[in-house]
Amino acid sequence: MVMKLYDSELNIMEILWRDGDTPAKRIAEITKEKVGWSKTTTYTIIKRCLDKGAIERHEPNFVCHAVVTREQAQEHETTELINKMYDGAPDRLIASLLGQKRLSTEEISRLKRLIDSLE
Amino acid sequence: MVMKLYDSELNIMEILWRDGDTPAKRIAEITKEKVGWSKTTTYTIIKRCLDKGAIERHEPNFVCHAVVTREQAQEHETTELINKMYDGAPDRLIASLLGQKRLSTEEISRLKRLIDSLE
DNA sequence: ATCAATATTCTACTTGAGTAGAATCGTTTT
DNA sequence: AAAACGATTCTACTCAAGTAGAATATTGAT
Repeated sequence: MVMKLYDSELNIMEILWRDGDTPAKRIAEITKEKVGWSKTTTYTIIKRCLDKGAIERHEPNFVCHAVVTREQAQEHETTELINKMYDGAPDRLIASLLGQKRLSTEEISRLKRLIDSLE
Repeated sequence: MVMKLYDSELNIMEILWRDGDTPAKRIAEITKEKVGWSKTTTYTIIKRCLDKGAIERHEPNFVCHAVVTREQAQEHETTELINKMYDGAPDRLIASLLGQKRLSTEEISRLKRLIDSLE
């Protein structure tokens, strides 16, 4: 169950991932406050998430439930980035991250232990 | 000099990154073969890259030169992903990669060498 | 049961990335 | 120097993501 989630759809998913199952009405309140959406915009995007199977909606009160997990969405987007910018090689992304972001010695040894445990 | 490069623009940049400075005509030949672009499409995208400062063009022969490096573009896209999907925390992306991607033994030893060289 | 208020859907506009045809400019050949 | 040809630009169409107004359905109050 892998699919591309667009930026607008991620606004909805973020709410469900953070707060858990949430009624459509409540989602509309949150998006109005956080991203200034009209409530019809929210319902339109909810509909698209339903159509593509990213969320389910249950009675009563149109409670929305995330079918796609945050981890799945993260993995999908990350794979896209790796294919687009790192020639499909995850280790090149990691190398780039290690090169550009300074990590503390503790973080480095944690990583080393993590990598040792992989083989 | 940081900017978003769209997929179409990356087609051009990839050629310059891989082959070095290249005349516009030659770029059009390559994109026609690799992605089926009409030559006017290629020139349009080159123009947009020029306008945004991602490439420079020099006489004679409209030789194009990448101003934005592959590393800069990678870093930009990666930062976007981290902000969008990992709450701005690079270490969460690394943890996710190590947890979910199966890396080959070759990739793992490359990483191990890299991390050793960091301290 | 009816009306008013609110929740939801239907439909369509807007904007920008992607694409390329037609026009123009520059060069080479005769 | 004009024709023919290839290189480059101008302009504009297409399609999909983003957005929301109008219409409809549902609920609650009298």
